[in-house]
Amino acid sequence: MVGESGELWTQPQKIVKMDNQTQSIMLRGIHTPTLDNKGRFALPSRLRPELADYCDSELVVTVDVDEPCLLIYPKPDWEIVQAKLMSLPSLNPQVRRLQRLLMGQAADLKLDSAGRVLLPSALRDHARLSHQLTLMGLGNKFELWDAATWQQTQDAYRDEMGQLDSSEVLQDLSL
Amino acid sequence: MVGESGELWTQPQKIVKMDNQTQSIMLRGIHTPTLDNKGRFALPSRLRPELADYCDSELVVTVDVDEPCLLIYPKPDWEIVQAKLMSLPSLNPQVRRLQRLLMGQAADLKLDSAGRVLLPSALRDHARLSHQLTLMGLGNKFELWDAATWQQTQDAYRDEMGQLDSSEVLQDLSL
DNA sequence: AAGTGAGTCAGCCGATAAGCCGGGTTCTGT
DNA sequence: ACAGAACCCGGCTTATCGGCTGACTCACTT
Repeated sequence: MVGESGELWTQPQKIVKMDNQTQSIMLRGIHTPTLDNKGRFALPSRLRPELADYCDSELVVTVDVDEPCLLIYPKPDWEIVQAKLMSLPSLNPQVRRLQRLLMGQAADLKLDSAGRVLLPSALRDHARLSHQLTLMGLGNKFELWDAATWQQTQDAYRDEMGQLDSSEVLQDLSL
Repeated sequence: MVGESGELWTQPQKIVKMDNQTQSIMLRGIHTPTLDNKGRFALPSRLRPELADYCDSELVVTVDVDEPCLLIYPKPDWEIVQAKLMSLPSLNPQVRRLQRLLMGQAADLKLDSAGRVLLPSALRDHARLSHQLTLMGLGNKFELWDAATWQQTQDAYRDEMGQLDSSEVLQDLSL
């Protein structure tokens, strides 16, 4: 258990200067923090300076629509997502549902002096977070899972792996 | 009940300066006020300064056409919606029906000194509001639900989630 | 004139958020 | 291998804030 907890965050964050105008953040790697009894958890300390720099330590958390996990965006990246969401035709029921879920549940987070953020209880419930968490960097966002849930999901993925390459989207992908 | 009530409003409002001309408000997050026995409820206190600034605390409420909930717009945003509505071809029966519903039921709201608004009883009936409410920020408007109704609706959403990606509008959406 | 409905004001209660600190563990560098 | 430092976690503390309620007043209506 020791090997699994602690500092598995093998990937330092990376702020990439795209061109002389744009900055963008590229998150990756995994980290396993714990949720304290007030619903807070600490972000990896190596990320903190970068986040302070990139988004003034301001994040936005919302639910994921089809998995019991939370999505955590640096604020600038969230703004982009939100703009996309709001530009969709709002008379479409599916669109409205998506907007309700994502925007309605969105919450601002600010790192405190100890590098922690406080998760609203409704979001903790959605992701069924208990004590051990799994935080994954996925490009412009984090995904936050309950550790046990993520473990199960990961196992399930492995079982389905054989059928994965049947999807057409992946046919042309070369890694 | 304790964990669900109280200050779930984690989102401060946001007035975004679009360019040097336009201002726009971007509402998000969830809040759970109560309806008092006079049919009033309080808006989240963090929003009040911004609303005072943005629309002189003037809102417009109307019904939603396909859900038992109410739509609450800051006045400037309502003006836009109204203009769009009136520019539609009014010979079309569907258009006329939409105009009747939305414009006919619209009512002006003004925050009182305690940051509350009084809902017309006809609108309270439409949304079947009892005591516990759910107020969601959705970009340029709020949606106001009876808390129990919203809970049911949300649960239903979660069950239907598997069909979500079948919609073409959402195919190209990358979050 | 009385009653109803709306606006104002004030106080209470509860919840939450932020700060602080101490202990234990891990990691790093020498 | 050892020492130092950093960091993570958890508990406690306080204080601030916001929401709710109830009472009072005013205006309008019937």
